[in-house]
Amino acid sequence: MSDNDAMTAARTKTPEPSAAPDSRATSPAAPAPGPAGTAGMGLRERKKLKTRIAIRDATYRLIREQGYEATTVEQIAEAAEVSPSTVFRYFPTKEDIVLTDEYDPLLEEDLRARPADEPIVESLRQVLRRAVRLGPAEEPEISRLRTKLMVEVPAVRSRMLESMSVTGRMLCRVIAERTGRDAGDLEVRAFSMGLIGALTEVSAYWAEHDHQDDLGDLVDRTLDMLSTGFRA
Amino acid sequence: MSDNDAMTAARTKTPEPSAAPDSRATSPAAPAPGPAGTAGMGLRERKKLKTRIAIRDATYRLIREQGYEATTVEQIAEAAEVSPSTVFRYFPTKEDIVLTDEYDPLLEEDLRARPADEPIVESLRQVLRRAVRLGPAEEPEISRLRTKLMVEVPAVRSRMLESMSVTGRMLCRVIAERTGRDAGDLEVRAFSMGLIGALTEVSAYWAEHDHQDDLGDLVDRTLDMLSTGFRA
DNA sequence: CATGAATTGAGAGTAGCTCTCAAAAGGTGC
DNA sequence: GCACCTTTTGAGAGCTACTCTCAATTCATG
Repeated sequence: MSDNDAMTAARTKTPEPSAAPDSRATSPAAPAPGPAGTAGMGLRERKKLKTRIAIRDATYRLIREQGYEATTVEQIAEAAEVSPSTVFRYFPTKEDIVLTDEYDPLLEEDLRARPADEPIVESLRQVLRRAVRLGPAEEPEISRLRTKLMVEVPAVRSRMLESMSVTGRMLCRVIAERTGRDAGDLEVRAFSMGLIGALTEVSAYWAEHDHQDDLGDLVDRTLDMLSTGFRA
Repeated sequence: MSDNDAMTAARTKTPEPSAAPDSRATSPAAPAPGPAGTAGMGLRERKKLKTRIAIRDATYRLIREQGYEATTVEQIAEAAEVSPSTVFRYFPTKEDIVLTDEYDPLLEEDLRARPADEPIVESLRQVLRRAVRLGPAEEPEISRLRTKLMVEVPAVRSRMLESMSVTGRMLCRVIAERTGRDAGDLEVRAFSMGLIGALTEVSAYWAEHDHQDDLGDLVDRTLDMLSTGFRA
């Protein structure tokens, strides 16, 4: 998912190979292949990647040390040893440095790999379970910092809706393909955003409770509720 | 709802009596009584109200004339005949001038008025249906401009998540009260945000299709889908 | 009408973000 | 290795949203 919801925990700062600078509003979900090494790409690309990672790492570090608002882009630039303008070339906004990731394509792939007759909620459960297990093993603090920022920093929280829409559209495509409906159908769209909304709230819940619960369990409970009824 | 979703159509620029300046982050949902005349309040309050309305009207007019981004706060201030600082005293951000409204309390009231054993989705349907019918009769262009801005202007879109959360929390309270659960329960929260997410998408759909569909119908279709299954 | 509180305007300052332009570095053909 | 073209970068100017402070004005109240 482009960056919200429960999946947040599965995120890593892993490189994004084809992540071109200036991936503006037009392409929020870059066509980035899965996390891979820096194998077989020009010096240029490798440098870009390094810069991107440097900026992100510097940002996380500074935010952890002094908080989000206290951290200016200038500081980030200095810490990453680039100019401020370069920072903006890599990330459209300061919030995006924290939020941007490229796991939607992966998720989409995983979802499509599930049997087509499986209820989408069940597919999501399986896919998310795996993601939750695998992801944060490497860098739990980053996922936690992220979800925490989502809850605490208004600017970050705001930007999240963007991510939600992107992920929502992805879900629309998958659902449309399975059901034979159009991805632009009202029902498909509303359904997808309903799911995303619920799952995003799970992340918020998790962060608000200081990440003490098991994220996988929370997701399970939520999906159970949604599939069994969604009524009150 | 604090300002998103299908309800948008029911919004009016109607005065907000107790709308104190500087209603910052702490109180997104001002304890504003329903739309009422300027009856029985001091000169001061009336003046504040007039200022608030003047700012909002000026904003809508300017945005309609030259678009959102092209409209600066200075222009708004000038058009409303106040100083820029005053604008910020009334609205924390530029986006809030467009988005802020105070109908959550009304909605909450309406929801509580429904029979407690009615499924929440059904209650919502009734309440929203009424709101959609009554609201836009007075000023349809404003609702439409709003939903359009939500879809088209990233900054506005972003800010919307704030509204969604507020409305979501309201829904949590209502549901909690009905079911005897806690308003902070994971299930209650996820359920509420799921609903809000779906309904917000309805607004987006409506706006993207140039408001050609009947909003009431769209809401109906969505709630039908959610109550009958929420499965795909 | 005098005192105190609320509201406002003016203005300076910060930071996010955009844009332009010239310098530097990577890639490619000879 | 060299010249040529493209990409990336840094420097810096500039805009605007937003914050904060302080003094002036306006309203409410005894």
